[in-house]
Amino acid sequence: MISDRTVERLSLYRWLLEMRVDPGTVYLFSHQLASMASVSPAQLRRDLMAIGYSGSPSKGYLVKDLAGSIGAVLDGSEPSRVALVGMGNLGRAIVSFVRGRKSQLQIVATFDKDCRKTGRVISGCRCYNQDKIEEVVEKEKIITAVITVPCAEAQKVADRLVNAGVRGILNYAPVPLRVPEWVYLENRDVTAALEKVAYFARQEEERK
Amino acid sequence: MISDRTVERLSLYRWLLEMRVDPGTVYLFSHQLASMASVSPAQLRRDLMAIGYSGSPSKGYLVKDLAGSIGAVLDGSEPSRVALVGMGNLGRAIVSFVRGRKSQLQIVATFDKDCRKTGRVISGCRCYNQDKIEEVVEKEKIITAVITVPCAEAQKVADRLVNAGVRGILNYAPVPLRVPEWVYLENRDVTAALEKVAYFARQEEERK
DNA sequence: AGAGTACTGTGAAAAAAATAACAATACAAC
DNA sequence: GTTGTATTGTTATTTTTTTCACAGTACTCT
Ligand SMILES: NC(=O)c1ccc[n+]([C@@H]2O[C@H](COP(=O)([O-])OP(=O)(O)OC[C@H]3O[C@@H](n4cnc5c(N)ncnc54)[C@H](O)[C@@H]3O)[C@@H](O)[C@H]2O)c1
Ligand SMILES: NC(=O)c1ccc[n+]([C@@H]2O[C@H](COP(=O)([O-])OP(=O)(O)OC[C@H]3O[C@@H](n4cnc5c(N)ncnc54)[C@H](O)[C@@H]3O)[C@@H](O)[C@H]2O)c1
Repeated sequence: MISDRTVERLSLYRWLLEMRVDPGTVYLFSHQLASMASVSPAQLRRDLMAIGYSGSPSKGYLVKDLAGSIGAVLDGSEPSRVALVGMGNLGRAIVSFVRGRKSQLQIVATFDKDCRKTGRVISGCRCYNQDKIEEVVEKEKIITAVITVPCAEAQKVADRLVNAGVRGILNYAPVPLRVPEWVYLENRDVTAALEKVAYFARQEEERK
Repeated sequence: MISDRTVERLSLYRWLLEMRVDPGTVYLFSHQLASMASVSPAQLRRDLMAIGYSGSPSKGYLVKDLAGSIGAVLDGSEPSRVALVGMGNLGRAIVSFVRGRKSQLQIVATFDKDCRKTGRVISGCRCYNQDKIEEVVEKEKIITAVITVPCAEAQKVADRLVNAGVRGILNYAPVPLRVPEWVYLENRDVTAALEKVAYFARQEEERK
């Protein structure tokens, strides 16, 4: 089993390989890619070890090949099908962002409870009424979801998603959700992140 | 020096204490707060040790007092003044969210390069033209910033912010920024987060 | 072809983080 | 008062993550 941290870095490596490496560059050394990703060369090599990828001691890593190998691990056999619940400001921003990005991820369904949003296609994606969550998630075999509803609704939505078969949730509501241990949960609380950054900024300022 | 992880959890504890604890509750045991935060009681106690807070062995922690003590560490003496650059979909969502939230954080200035946005007050916050970054950041003594501009602009914006005196950056552009080691940087790449969640969701699905 | 070079892959070591364990303590019940 | 109980603060242990270090290797240069 590959660790949390490693998976996140692998995703970054792939993006760098696909988007930030000059197309003419065929090979890359660990220290070059590591430097782009702001990690140590040893860290990079160990991460690649986790996916069983080997480069050449004299040439380094074959750019396209490595990107492909990371993809094989991260994406599995077919593209991941994702649902997003809560088409407010944040939800719409995420949907349009993910769609515009070269990626194996597909947001195949979105949900809202506001009738002005449902039934329409927003940011290129069908928006269903939230009472269709179970039906659509099951039919579309969705196992990954993003939650961008207000705080008060988040737990209810999470419960329904889990019940419908979702196994991974990316939660943007600033409330720590409760899910069964067999559901992978990632919380992205802006407040906590900002407070953390503000705290360390102050530390740096004082240390001057 | 308090660790990264601990600071983030402290922020969560405070929020729970202020928003999720019944106002009538005066004392709380470590296992109760730990359970709300989905961490182990030992973890919670260790985190509180980091800020030198002590409870009573028989009564637990004094809710208001603990929240205040965490605040004293996280917020310092006065509220943190924050700038946000890039008033697009995401930027506006974050500004309105942070303003609506009880918090010591103040977004005191926003910037954009689009003239339709600058000069106006958006989501309750003055939006300046981006060429005013240095001037405003210095004058307002801002040391914390959020970046929500497109990928291609992020590094340029970061450089200017750092130059103007910023010491902590929360970056939402999906590109790993380069900053001096004395600037605290937190990257919040949606793609990496989603790919990670999708990966572990698949693992759980297969493990069934 | 042989020496030299600069890299990789990985075991070993170190550092960091989380968990467990437990003595010390404050209260409750009797 | 004494006994019992449940919790804290903190030390010790375990686990996880990162870094170090170096043998092994494929290439270059002479
Ligand atoms: N804007 C940010 O960057 C940001 C940051 C952190 C957290 N958040 C959180 O993300 C969430 C959304 O933020 P926003 O700014 O987009 O708010 P928003 O009010 O614009 O959007 C919320 C959307 O969810 C829909 N909704 C409400 N209940 C629902 C339900 N039960 N099922 C389906 N849809 C439902 C609403 O109709 C609305 O469209 C909030 O919890 C907010 O705290 C936002
Ligand atoms: N929407 C999301 O949740 C999400 C997720 C991940 C990443 N992002 C990233 O966040 C960024 C913003 O996303 P968005 O959806 O809000 O895009 P957007 O295009 O709506 O907003 C970008 C804003 O930045 C402004 N801008 C551009 N260059 C600037 C400069 N040099 N100085 C100041 N302002 C400038 C633009 O005028 C625009 O208002 C992008 O990098 C995107 O990839 C967004």
